[in-house]
Amino acid sequence: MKLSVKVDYACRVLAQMTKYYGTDELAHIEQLAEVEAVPANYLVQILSELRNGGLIISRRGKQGGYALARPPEEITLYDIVKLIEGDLLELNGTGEGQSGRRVNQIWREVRTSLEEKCRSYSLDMFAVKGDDEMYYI
Amino acid sequence: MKLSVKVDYACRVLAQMTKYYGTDELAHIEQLAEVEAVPANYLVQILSELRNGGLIISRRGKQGGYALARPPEEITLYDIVKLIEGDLLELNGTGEGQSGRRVNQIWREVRTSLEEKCRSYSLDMFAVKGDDEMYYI
DNA sequence: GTCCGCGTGAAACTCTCCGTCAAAGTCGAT
DNA sequence: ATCGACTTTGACGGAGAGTTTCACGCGGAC
Repeated sequence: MKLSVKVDYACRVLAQMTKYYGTDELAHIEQLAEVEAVPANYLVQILSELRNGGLIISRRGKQGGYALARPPEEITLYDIVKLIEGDLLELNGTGEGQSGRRVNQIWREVRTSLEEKCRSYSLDMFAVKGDDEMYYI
Repeated sequence: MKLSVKVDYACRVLAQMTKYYGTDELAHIEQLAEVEAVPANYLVQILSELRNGGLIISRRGKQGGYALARPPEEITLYDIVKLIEGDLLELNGTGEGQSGRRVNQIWREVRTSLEEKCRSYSLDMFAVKGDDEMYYI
């Protein structure tokens, strides 16, 4: 059960965009792609989803770019994963089989626990102060 | 992020096998497949992995079959998922990008929390007494 | 008008998940 | 001891999702 590269990219880019929050500057795709080592062409799709999901806003034309739609404290890891990956620990079983229902119930409990944990991380925790090349081993 | 059908099958079948623990009887594939609504030919592969992972033991030949290798209390949900799916919330990012390391760190914390939760569920909790057609809506 | 950067859709590639088939092994009966 | 039936064991394809790339249309600023 590995989490997708996509959600990893999204987290990194959003963490980067957090630094722009509060300023008038907008973040550009090329910039974000280079700093966070994300394929630019793929990043376009990701930002599109984040925009449709209401996590960020965009502006077209020359001097266009992206910015967070809300303060970093109000964007949680849960919001990101839910938007990109869909439900966490989604179970496909329709409760078939003699133990199907019980197994589903257990997984629901685990999922609830996981969701709560993810909700406890907000974007402002992603950008630790001075993380730029702090420990470059 | 949906969990695979495979791990769902594995949980259901192991829950079923729990009922055999303590008796001399061995569980047969055909039996398990029918009761838990799992494709028999696929179940073969799953039981093989469970066996190689040391969760169950098998006996070949006529009068062969499967049985739990340990008491149900000593087999946790974590053991099952770890064996079938590999690491939980495995992150592929090598910590690239400016925020890569911090994001990985956060995911590791979430993973630790999830692992702990999974370890708290053991097989004996899967087989609630009289779950056979208890509430058949 | 012209340039720059976002917006959208589709196509190719890779890889894992799901399911199926034939082969090997073991015990009971003859 | 040999045969045969039953069960596990290992190896083999197809489908689908995730990742990446490409090409072109659109909107706003100078």
